[in-house]
Amino acid sequence: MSKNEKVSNSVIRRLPRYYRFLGEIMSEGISKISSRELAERMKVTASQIRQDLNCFGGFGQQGYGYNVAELREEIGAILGVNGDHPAVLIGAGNLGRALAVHLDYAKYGCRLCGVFDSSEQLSGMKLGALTVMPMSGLTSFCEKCRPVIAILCIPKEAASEVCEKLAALGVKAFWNFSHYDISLDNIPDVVIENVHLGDSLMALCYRINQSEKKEEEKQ
Amino acid sequence: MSKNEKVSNSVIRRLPRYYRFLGEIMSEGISKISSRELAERMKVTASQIRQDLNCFGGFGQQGYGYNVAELREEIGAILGVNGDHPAVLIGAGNLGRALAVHLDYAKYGCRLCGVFDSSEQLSGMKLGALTVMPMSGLTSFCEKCRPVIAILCIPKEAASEVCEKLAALGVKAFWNFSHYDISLDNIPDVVIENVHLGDSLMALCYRINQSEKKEEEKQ
DNA sequence: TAGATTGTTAATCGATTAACAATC
DNA sequence: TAGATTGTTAATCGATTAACAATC
Repeated sequence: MSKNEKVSNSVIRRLPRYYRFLGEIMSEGISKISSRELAERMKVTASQIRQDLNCFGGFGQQGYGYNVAELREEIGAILGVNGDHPAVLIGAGNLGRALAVHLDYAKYGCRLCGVFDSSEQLSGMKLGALTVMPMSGLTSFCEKCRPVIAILCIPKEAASEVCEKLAALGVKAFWNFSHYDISLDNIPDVVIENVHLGDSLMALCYRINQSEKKEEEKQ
Repeated sequence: MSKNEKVSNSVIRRLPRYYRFLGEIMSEGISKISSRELAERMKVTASQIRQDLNCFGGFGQQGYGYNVAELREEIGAILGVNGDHPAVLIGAGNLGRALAVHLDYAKYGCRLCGVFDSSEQLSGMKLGALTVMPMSGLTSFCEKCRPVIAILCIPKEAASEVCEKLAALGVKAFWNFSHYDISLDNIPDVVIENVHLGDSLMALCYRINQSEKKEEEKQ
């Protein structure tokens, strides 16, 4: 199914979007789509779609197009949405609590199985089916549940230390919401996804300013 | 200060990261840095840093490097962190409430001045200094406060409609957390930043799977 | 079969990196 | 002045788009 060459990051970043759009299209009752039609919806080029898909195999049929459900399934398999990666969330502040209850982890091939916070006050708080635990229990929890993913919703001051500890406990992936770029070059094969909401908002503001400038120039 | 050519998206996306790192470096009491030193910390090339900065002007001094505080200030000005864009948040679910209280909007040149939710039950709920308002009050609120930014934390089914309405009420920018790619091609000069947490998690899972595959091959 | 659309190769475009002259 | 490091041009690399032969 998959070819040998390394798939570029740009392609990987687009896969979830394909997956989402195909879900939408499927739910509209459409069973077949051409790269041209899909491209139009997604506002990309048909060439790009065909190139991207062919990193993983030929999922289409010449003269026909792509079977929507089948293609979605294939992309889902590539992304691993049918997986069951145990995840632990560290930091039950506002954002942490929201991420604990707001996201349907199963949909993305994950399972949230523990929430921790350094504040004693939050210990015992219910978050859906889970209960916030004190950091003192983290080691034994990791030994028992073997989380692959850690979701970090902690202040940037704590990020580096918590991260090192979790990596030592066998965590292989970090979904990092702390305002800090974690990087563990000393530990191999750890994958890190830094989500910087502040960066995202600043980039939006930059574009607002540019757009406003353009408006002014017009007048 | 700024040159004429359009700055590429790649560069813009990197600016907030420079801004963050320079903040860190400044708080360490370091007043001067060379592109080489900064590059080392940020794990990018010195060339890239110099290229990026020179999209906006020459902020360094040959033979010396960059003044940390000054460069940070300059990048902040480019990003518009000293601005005061009024923002409205729609959808006071878990994620919406977290974004309302968790983020320091002033730090990014914004000011959150209203929170709305379609559920009557949430109306009146206190979120820091703000109170959740019912959607019926949105129009008059927008006419009074003229929000430039809308933060969307609503289900994907509602996204398109709410978005159209807000655009008609003069909103110029959307920070979109709904699981839906909004696009308003009929309305010009609207800027959109889609934040797809699910996409981010899926991309992370893809990389976990690849890393696991590699591990297995080793054995 | 004829028409459509893929999979894939080739051409183009843009972004990154390297090199170096300018200059502090 | 000599050394360091920028700003900027040139070279390289990678990603996107276009084109088309393969084929359903």
